Amino acid sequence: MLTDFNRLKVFYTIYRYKSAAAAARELYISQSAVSQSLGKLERELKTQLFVRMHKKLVPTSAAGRLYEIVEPFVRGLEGGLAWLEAEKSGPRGVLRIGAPVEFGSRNLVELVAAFRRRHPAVFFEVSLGHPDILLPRLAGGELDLLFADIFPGRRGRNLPPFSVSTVLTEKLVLACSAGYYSTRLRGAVEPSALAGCEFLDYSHGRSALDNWFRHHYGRSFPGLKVVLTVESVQAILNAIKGGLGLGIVPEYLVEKELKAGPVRAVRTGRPELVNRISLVRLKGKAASPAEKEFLENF
Amino acid sequence: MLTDFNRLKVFYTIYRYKSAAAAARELYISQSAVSQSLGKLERELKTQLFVRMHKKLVPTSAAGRLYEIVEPFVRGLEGGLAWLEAEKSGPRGVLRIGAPVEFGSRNLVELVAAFRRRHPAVFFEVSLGHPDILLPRLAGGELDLLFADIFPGRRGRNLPPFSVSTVLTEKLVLACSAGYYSTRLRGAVEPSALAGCEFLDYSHGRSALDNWFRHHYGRSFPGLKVVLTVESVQAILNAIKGGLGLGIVPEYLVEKELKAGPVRAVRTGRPELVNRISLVRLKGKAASPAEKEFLENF
DNA sequence: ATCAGCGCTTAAGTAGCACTTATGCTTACG
DNA sequence: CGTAAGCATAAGTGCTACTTAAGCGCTGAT
Repeated sequence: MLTDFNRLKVFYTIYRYKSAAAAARELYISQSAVSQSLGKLERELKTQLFVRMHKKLVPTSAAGRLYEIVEPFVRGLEGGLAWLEAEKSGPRGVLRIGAPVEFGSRNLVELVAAFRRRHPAVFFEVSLGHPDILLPRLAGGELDLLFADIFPGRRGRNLPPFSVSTVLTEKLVLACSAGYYSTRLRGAVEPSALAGCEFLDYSHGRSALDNWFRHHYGRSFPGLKVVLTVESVQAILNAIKGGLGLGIVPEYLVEKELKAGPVRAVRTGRPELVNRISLVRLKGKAASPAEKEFLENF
Repeated sequence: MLTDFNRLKVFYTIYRYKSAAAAARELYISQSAVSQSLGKLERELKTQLFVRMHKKLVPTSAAGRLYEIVEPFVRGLEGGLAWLEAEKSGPRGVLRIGAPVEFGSRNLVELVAAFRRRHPAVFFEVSLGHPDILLPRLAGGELDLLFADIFPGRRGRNLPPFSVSTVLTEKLVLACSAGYYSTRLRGAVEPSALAGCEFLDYSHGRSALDNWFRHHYGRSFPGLKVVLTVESVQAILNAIKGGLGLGIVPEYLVEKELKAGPVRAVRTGRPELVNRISLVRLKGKAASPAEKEFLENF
């Protein structure tokens, strides 16, 4: 690669003016410095870039070729710097956000819509997926913000580079259809009765079912009959309504059905298991105005 | 504009490796220098470019944007330098040549065809036109070579930045159709007889007719009846054959017609006026291998 | 739990090189 | 023919980018 990029800046200016003296004035350096810089560049490239004529430097074809490389760069650079400047002046630019599929599809798009109504100059790139996939992308700088359903300090202090704050909690209930509830459970919610039932679970990562049992009964129940695993709350919900078995869903999603009757939840008397949606950020990363504005609306 | 382009080179390397230490090894400087350079760039832009994490520098979105500007530049630069290198290794690249319309259409294309048969890697950009138009373009660096029908040293030593060498001479004759010759001239070639005739001349620049008269009779004949001016030898030739009057054409173009009879030339006994096609180059401009090769074939 | 290892930062000193000043040359212009 | 403007070169200097060195934080191995 070229040893000194600054010579290209001098070259660029000379080319624009076809004159070393004019370039010197533009760059606030002496004419001699410009001349020396050009000479060094030519020696370095072993290529003549300008023909010295009286009061004028006439570019060779090589200079023309080089200019066609440098020129768009300088223009792009100036545009980019102006953009950076603008981004600091107020909420604009792109916000790259990661979120779990369900949260992203339901809550996040509403937040985005509301936010964009107030700040139309802010654009969003939302990536939906499992935290196990999205967290490395946050760590790699591909995301600015990440919503994830990890407990704050879930794995102790093993994620010191991240700053985590809870933004939303939702109750998780073990639910089934009314028909399933009356024919298979008949009101019996002891572990022994539940253990014989059909279950629906999520495919990725730690089992939601397992969490539920350990929360309510203090221990795992291995060997449950999991008749369906699918990484979609909506799918689990439909399966529940279809009477396939028992599955974990956020309570607010089945509030109406619980009241009206078609869906029943298993109640143990203990407080419900809660899922915390946390907002994760790279610790040490300065927040842009757009980011700040977005964060303050929580 | 940015004060120091070299910092961008360092930034580029850091971004590629997501590491200052790796960049330092790549650039053959100390890791501390890399860190300082990055720090200065960030302070200069007043924008955080990397989040410092353990053994890793994680780029911010601003860094990503900057990289997208710098990366194509570096790639383009490397490609361009390789191209420059290749051009010096042998005949390849583009040759930008200017020529008068007639010479360019007839002789030059043949030369180009023959040359390209031996050096297919050489491309040509031929500009046809009057020297008054093409000479400034040569002086401005837009042309590498210029064929022009100026006499070497035509305006004294008033064009020192150009190197001129004659490559071709052609006799210019004052000709007309056989019919015109017999009815209007009847063999009388004294100036007085000629002065009453109809003439055809070229539109641009110095009159070819005037040159002819001054060459053969030592003085100008103002007030000639010029019934047609057109900047095309072919057009003048057709006008001559059509009996419109007397016009100047290169002798070799009408050789057959002169022998066979349909066209007659006015002979004064003096040697014919000659037109020199010269090859003009910018003095002080180094010739590329392609250019050298082209020039040596004369 | 402790320590060795690696990477980034900061501070201070140095050395290299880019820049300035000065001079001479060339050409255009009045 | 003299003046003015532009470029090249030489020599000296000052800036600054770089090196060296020390310190800190984090990780992974013992």
